[in-house]
Amino acid sequence: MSVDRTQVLRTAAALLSRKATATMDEVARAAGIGRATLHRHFAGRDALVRALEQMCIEEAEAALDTARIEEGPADEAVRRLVAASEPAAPLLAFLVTENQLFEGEGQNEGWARLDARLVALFRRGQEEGTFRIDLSPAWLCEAFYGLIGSGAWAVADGRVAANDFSYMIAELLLGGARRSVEK
Amino acid sequence: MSVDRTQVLRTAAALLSRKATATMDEVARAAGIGRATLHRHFAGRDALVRALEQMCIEEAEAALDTARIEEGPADEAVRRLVAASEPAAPLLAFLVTENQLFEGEGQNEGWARLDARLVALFRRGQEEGTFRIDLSPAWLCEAFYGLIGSGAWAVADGRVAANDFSYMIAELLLGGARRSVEK
DNA sequence: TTGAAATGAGACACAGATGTATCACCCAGT
DNA sequence: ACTGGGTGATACATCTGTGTCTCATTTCAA
Repeated sequence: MSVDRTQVLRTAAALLSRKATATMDEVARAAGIGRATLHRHFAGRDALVRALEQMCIEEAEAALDTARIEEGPADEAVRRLVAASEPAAPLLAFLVTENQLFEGEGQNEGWARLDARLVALFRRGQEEGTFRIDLSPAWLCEAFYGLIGSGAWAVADGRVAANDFSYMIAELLLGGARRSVEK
Repeated sequence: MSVDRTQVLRTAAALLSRKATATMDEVARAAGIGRATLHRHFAGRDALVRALEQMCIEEAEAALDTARIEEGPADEAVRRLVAASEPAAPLLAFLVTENQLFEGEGQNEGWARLDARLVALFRRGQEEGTFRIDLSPAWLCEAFYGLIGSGAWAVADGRVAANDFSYMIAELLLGGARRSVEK
């Protein structure tokens, strides 16, 4: 039976997001295949991480597309985006912390594209008057990644119910913890 | 000249928060000492991480104390806490992602104390009517850690000015991105 | 100046992960 | 039944990081 590459990557992401130092053998076992087979599909650990990176970028861009972040009020767009990003959350949680490994050398230009689209979304919200202007788009972008990661981690650890993932992240990112008369 | 243990730990935290897989040799070089000397002070990588953990817990508890989180309105307490946590931020950023390595085995009970105090703060805010009740204290606690980590990482990478660290985190955590009539 | 303590550099063996090759097996298509 | 591609298991060499040791040098105090 031929190996399902996507399934292997997905399993690897789930494992590595919890244990970043997992061995190639552990990854293989988790995916239900042999280490040799894993090696036939991904030349090495580096290639595996690169493949995960590529998959993550594709899923994140797909989330940006399906959320149609250019349409409607910015806060609604963010809400849609968080919901659409949920499937890619474990992947993001892993790569956001792992990316620093590739210091210096060529970062995948996909991250720059993602950042640009996210920053543009927050900037649009500011220009529309929906978002406050004293928090820079770059920081809101970072906070978005961070909260997605925290949410994925909290859900994986059972500290937050999976059903609440989208709501908790979007509400905190948009409205914050303070009680507001707008609510 | 005798090695400044605290300084070594601080340098190690800064390096490891950016590159979690850094070698003992890299840690030593970053601290400006030899690998052998590093080994004389910390029996091994594990002991180093444990020491970082201990130092982080102590600094975080000190931050909780100096911020006097039991006093005054909860939102003001959070603001003080974020400001007081800034020195420990790189440390926290590293350990929050590293902690998952210690799955199963004895977690340092200090984390439970920290979590309990943080959760109590958010719960108090909810009971006072300062914080919204639809976001669980556990999630707010997670988000606090996540945003501290994101902030530390963004500052280390130059994407956010160090001066803005405290303000950006506290404002986002408390007020969110959405423009509010309360501001 | 002298001497003890600490450090840096290097050597060494060891453990673990990695990358590669080989072989037997299973299963699908012929 | 046959055959070939893909797989799992295993073995092996290699590499990297680790932990320990030694020794020359430096530093600080007496």
